[in-house]
Amino acid sequence: MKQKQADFFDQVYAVVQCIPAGRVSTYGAIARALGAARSSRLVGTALIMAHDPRLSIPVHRVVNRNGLLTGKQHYGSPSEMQERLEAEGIVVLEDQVQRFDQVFWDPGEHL
DNA sequence: TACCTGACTATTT
DNA sequence: AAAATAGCCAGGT
Repeated sequence: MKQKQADFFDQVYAVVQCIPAGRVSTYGAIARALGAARSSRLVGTALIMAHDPRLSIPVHRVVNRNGLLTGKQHYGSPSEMQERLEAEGIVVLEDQVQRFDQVFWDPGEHL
């Protein structure tokens, strides 16, 4: 184990876990909240590694800036992400979060 | 070690 | 207005 200073991923996990149920956030918003506005892709990569159930990270609450469930293919089932979102009261139609403005949660505001 | 790929976003055509 | 291209950063091979 290398002693590394606060992995970018760990920071992403912390923010994602702060997303309240029934709300969603975006890769860019999270990246910006961490001070890495241009690392939006890394946020997505981090979520892939966040699949570990021991971390209990609600990765399904993270979508792209259009409210599109771009990462649904990375779940066990392509529909799992939508199912989980709908279970929290989020309306999803055709892989797209409805009323996105209302459910969007900006980590920067919560800081 | 180097190259390729990718759960993005913003810019330009 | 929609579609294509470029920039970005780090992981995986």
